[in-house]
Amino acid sequence: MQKIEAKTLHMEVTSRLRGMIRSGELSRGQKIDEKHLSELMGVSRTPVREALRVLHSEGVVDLIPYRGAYVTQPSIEEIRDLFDVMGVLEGTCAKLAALRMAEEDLKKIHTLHRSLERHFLRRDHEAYLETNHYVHLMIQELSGNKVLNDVLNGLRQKVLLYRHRQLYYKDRFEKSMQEHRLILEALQECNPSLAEEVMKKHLSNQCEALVDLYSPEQGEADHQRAA
Amino acid sequence: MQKIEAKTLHMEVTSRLRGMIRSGELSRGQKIDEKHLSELMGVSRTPVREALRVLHSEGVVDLIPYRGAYVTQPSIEEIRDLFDVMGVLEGTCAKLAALRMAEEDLKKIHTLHRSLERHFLRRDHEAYLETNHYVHLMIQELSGNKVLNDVLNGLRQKVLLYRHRQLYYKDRFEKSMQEHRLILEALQECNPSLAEEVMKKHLSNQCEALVDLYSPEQGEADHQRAA
DNA sequence: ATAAATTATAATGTATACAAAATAATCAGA
DNA sequence: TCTGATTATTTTGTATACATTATAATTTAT
Repeated sequence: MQKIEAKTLHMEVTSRLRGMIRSGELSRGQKIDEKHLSELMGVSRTPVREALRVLHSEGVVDLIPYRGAYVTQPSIEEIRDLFDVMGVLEGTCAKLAALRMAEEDLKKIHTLHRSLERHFLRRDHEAYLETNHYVHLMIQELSGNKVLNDVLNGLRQKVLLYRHRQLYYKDRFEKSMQEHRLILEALQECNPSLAEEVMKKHLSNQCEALVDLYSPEQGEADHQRAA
Repeated sequence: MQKIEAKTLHMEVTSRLRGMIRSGELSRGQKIDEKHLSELMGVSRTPVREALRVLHSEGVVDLIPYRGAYVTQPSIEEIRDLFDVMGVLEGTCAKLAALRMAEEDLKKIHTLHRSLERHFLRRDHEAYLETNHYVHLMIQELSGNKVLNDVLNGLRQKVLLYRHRQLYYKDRFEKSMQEHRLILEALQECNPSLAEEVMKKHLSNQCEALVDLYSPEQGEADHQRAA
């Protein structure tokens, strides 16, 4: 899945750092020590620093001059903002996809959707989330807009930091599955405005679940002063 | 305007590089020589390289491992894609602004708009473009969504590379002014869907003008192979 | 003379060394 | 003991040195 082939060291480091943040090995708000990390990965500080710059511009890492790098810890408001934007953009993707989709594209979506239903039946959260990811990526690609793709992938980096336990929250798993059925329907019917609407709703529901989960565990680390 | 206070050298270099690209001192597709640039700016290669990484993740610079950095030269399709996304997002900004705007916000918009009309009357392209920029920034801010702001600012970096002669094209100057009048009206009426619509149209018209201007001067440099 | 291959040069990527700033630790005074 | 200031240490930022890759220049063979 995240097998971005690394041509240079700093790309490799970037990739591994993403993994560490996503897995929780580096938790939100935590300081990232350059020396420690470079020793851990067996490289010098140079590629580590370059990787941190990359993650910074993706919004995954905060950089404060002469004070270090910290894993971004968005506020609830920022998460809401993030999902609002993603809702608009993924909604646009769905709309465009419904407009442009060919027969064979629909087939592929169908295949992925069946896989999603299978994982849902088995209550396999991990597999469901991965396939869910693929579905969204495919709809993105079907939009045929490269910039849209890039922007969304960037924003998703941040969302993925909080992926963990969404589906365990209340009946989010069932709801998510149901929403995906609606998305598939809209695409099948080639109904752009409906596709946009249900996709947007899917994102906002996901956001609410995440926010509810996120709220309790706020006061962990609070080191970030004026940027 | 672009007075981003530079706390570290690489931020200063980033800022200056942006200026060089925007002014045309570094043209589209041109290779950026690290050594040359570092000597020009009187710094070592380190901050230059960091700046290039930052601009890369903004999409302003292409980086090819072991081959160097090049000023991005988007294809017509990419420009179209870019404006489509910006249209969606700036449209959303306008919609949200129309919803949330207070009396004093409207006053500020009015002030800017009057300034815009003044520059238009005098046919002062530079001043018009600058004020135009401020108007869009203000509407963005009024959306109240920080992520939306950040994403748009990032995308605009790329657009600004091509700002130059838009207004000289056909009757683009008149059209632009007229579109801004419509935007102002929609905001005054607190009509979110109309505001979204006219803003979107404003962006797509701008895109067409830019694309028409861009087309002739394609075959300048074509060095970029598979990334 | 042209084309392929080899060598030489220059550029990028990485590691190390040094400088500047922030954090930690020590010490003096109350 | 606690507070404040000063010093020491650690960490980040920058510069330089070295390694690796790509580009060029040269050589050699046809």
